[in-house]
Amino acid sequence: MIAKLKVFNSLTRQKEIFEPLSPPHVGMYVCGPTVYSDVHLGNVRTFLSFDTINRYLRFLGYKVRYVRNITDVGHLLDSGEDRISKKAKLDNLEPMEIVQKYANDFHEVMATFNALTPDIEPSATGHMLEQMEMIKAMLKNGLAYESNGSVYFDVNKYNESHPYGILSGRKVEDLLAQTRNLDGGDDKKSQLDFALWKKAAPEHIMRWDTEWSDGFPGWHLECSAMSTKYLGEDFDIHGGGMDLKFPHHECEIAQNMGTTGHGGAKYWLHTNMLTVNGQKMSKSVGNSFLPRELMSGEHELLDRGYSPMTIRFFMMQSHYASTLDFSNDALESARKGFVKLSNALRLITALDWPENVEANTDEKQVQQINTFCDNCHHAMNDDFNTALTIAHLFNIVKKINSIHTRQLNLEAIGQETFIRMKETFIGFTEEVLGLKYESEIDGESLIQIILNEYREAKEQRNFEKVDELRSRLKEQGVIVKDMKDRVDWAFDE
RNA sequence: GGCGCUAUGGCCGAGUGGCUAGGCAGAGGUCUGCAAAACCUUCUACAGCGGUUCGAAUCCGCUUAGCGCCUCCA
Repeated sequence: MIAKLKVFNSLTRQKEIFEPLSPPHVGMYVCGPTVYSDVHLGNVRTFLSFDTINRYLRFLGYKVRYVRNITDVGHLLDSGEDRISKKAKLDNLEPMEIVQKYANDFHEVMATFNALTPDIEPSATGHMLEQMEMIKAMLKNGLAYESNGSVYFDVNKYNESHPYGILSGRKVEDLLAQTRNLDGGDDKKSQLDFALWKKAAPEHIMRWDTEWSDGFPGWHLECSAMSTKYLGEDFDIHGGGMDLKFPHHECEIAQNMGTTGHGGAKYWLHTNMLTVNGQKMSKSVGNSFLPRELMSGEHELLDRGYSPMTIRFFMMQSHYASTLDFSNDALESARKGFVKLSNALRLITALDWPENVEANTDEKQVQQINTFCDNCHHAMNDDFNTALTIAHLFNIVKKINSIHTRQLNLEAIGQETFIRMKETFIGFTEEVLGLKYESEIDGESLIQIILNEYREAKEQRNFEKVDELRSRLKEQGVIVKDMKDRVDWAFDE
C-alpha cells in the first residue's frame, strides 16, 4: 500500500496530506520570472523544482492546470523605476522587445533543462483589465485608497478583519515598530501599505490611462488577478521562491482576500535558495551563474562545463526546501553519478523480457526489488523528496547492472518483477525527475574511426570487409567516397 | 533590532527516537590477455554543553557558527 502524497504547507508550517479541492483536477500557480534580463541558475532551480512537482502530480494521475506567469511590467527598482522600462531605455529598445527577448531566452533555457511548459503562461500587460477590476473591488470594499493618482492597499484597515502576515509569520505591530525611514514625501498612509496602482512619472514609458491616473499596476497585483482568473478564487497550490514569501505572497493573499473574501491557494510551497559558498545566488551580490556559462564552463569559479541533465540531476539530489550549495566538487560528483544512472537507463531501456525464459524466482531478490520500487513512491510522496528517490533509484541501478553482467539472472526475478522494475525505473527517472539520456558522443569522430578501418582493409585488399563497412555506413546515411589520395565521406542525399 | 532556517562522515547531500540513505572520493576482493566497467565487502558521522527517555545524531533548553527574510530578488 502506497501512502498518500504529503506536502509541506508554508501557510500552516506543517506537512499535510495533499487533498485537491476538486480531484482529479489540480490548479497550481507559480510566480514566474521578471523578463528584464537573463535568468540565472538560482531562478532555474525554483522552476525545475516546480517542474518536478508538476510532473509528479501528473504521474499520479491528476489533471493539472499549471499556470506560471511572465512579469512584464510593474516590478520596480528601489529608484522607483520599472525594471523593464529601465532596460529598454538602456538598450534603446521598445519595452516589449525586452520582454520578448528575455522571455524567449527563458523558454529556451527551460527547454534545455527538459522542463514541461506551463499550461497557461499569462503576462501582466495582457491582464490590465483584470487588475483594474480588482483595484475597483478593493476600493469598494474599503481596503484601498487613492492618493495623488496612485492607489494603495490599506494594510492597517485590512488587518482589523484579517491577519496580515499569516504566511510569513509577521505581525503588523512588529513590522511597524521596525519600519525604516524610506523615501520621504510618500503618498501612503502607512509604510506597510503597498501600491496597487502607481501614477507614472513623465519619463515613464509603460503606462495605461485609468480613472486614477496615467500609470501602471503594482507588482503584487498581477499574480492575484491571474491566479484568480485561471484557477478561481480558491485553488490548490501556489508556489514560488522563499524570497517571495514576504512581501510578495503576503500581499497576494491580502489582495485576494480583499477582493473575493478568499485567500487563494490552499497549499503554499516555497523553494529554497541556491547558494554559492554559502551565500544566496543573486544578481545583486554578483555571484550568479548564467545557464550558458555553466554549460560551457566559461566562469571563473568553474573547472569545466556541465551538461543540462547533470545540472538537473545535481539539483534533484537535494530537497527543494533546503538550500543547495553550488561548487565544482559537488557538480563533478553529480556528473559522475549521473553518468552511472544514465548508463543504467540506457541498459534497461534496451532490455526486454526474453521469450522462452522460465522464471525460477529467488524470493529475496524479488522482495528487494519490489521494496526499492515502493520506496521510490514513498519518497516522492513525502513532500517530493527527490534526493531520497534518487537514492532508491541507485539501488535499482545495482540490480540492472547485475542483470547486465549476468551476476543476477533474469529467471531469479521473474517477468512480473522485471517489468515493474523497468517501468518504475524509467518512469521515475524520465517522467518524474525529468532526466533523460544524453549522448555526448561526437558522431563525426566515430565516422573517422570507422573510415580508418576502411582504409586499412582496402590496403590489405580485404574487399569483403571493405564492402561490409561501406554498406553498413550507407545504412546510417553515410556515403564513403574513395578519393585519389584519401578517403572522404558525405551524408547520403 | 524583529521573524525564521540550518549545522550530518574527506566532499555533496537525505533521513529517522532503537533497524545500511544515496552519489563522489578512499581501502580490500571477484571478474579480467591488458585496461575499464560492473558487482561484493569496508573505513571515516550526526557543532558544543545540559535535559527528557529504557534508549537521541533524531525531542526540549542553552551556547557557538552560518544563512535567509524584514528593501528588488526564484
